Amino acid sequence: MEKAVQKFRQYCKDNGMRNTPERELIIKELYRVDEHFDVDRLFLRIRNRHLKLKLSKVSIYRAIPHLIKSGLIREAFSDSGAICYEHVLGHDHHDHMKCLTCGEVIEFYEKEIDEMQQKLCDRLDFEMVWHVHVIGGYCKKCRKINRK
Amino acid sequence: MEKAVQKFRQYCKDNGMRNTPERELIIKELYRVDEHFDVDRLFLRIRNRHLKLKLSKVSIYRAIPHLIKSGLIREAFSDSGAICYEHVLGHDHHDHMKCLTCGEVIEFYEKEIDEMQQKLCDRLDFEMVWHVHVIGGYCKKCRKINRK
DNA sequence: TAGCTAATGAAACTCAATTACAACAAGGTG
DNA sequence: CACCTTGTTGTAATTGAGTTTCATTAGCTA
Repeated sequence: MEKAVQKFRQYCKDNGMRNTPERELIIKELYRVDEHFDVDRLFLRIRNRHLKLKLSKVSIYRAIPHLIKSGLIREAFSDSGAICYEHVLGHDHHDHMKCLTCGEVIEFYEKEIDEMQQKLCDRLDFEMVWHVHVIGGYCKKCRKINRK
Repeated sequence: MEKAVQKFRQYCKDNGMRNTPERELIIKELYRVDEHFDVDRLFLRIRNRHLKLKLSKVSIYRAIPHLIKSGLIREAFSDSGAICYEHVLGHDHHDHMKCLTCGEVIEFYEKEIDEMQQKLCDRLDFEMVWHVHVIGGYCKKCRKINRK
């Protein structure tokens, strides 16, 4: 978590930005819990834990692009209209499966898929910056329940 | 195109739905041009080609879920907030690359990636219903321009 | 062709996200 | 340390995709 704050401070310096308590609060709360989040969920979490402080949702919206550019978070998937993000720092790259019944999100990493993807890009002379790979379907548990 | 209309008529019968001129107009205009579209773009296309007719945008929004369920279209990717769809009928499955500079959308199909994806699902006992695989980056042309 | 009920268009609404703007404060400079 | 520039903040208004409501219209089937 401290690492994340450090990294963002550096990012601020490098880009002529100011390091404000609001942004540090966002990053700290962000990196305190390691799970997917959207702006609204993060906002409520901060609200509930820091009742004395006031932090507007707009500041979170404004911070997000910087958090992405500084390599702290990335878009993971979107969930009923809202964009969900996840940590990057201290996390190996992975993609997502999403159960259409229970909503569970399963992270997966297939080295070979990633390698093929890269080869494909090389072949087409396409410089990959990011990729989204989401598989929707029914998870183990829900399939079992359905079979009964 | 006629095939698409036929298929939708069957879908209506099977589901106790009515076949209306509005829905047929949507499908015909939809299948007249083979490119990605969002609701707004499709609406304008219909507006411009059929000046005498009036068709509300709401009807398109209402038709979309049925068009997906009947196997005529599917979600392809989202573009600055709006969801883009594409034909399914008469199209082999493929995924997308998107150039961050010029916005071009490149379709790709890698049999081996798809197979691995399926194997992965089998291994995890996950029943895949759909998947989204979008690669963002810089296309051949834009890379060349940038290098100059 | 009568009548049940699904589908339509207009308008109001929802909700994530963005923008405008006035007040504030970070952090470099003298 | 006080000053000043200018990036940042919160409030409130706004945008824009998508949904819902409701009165009216029109498919379909008996």
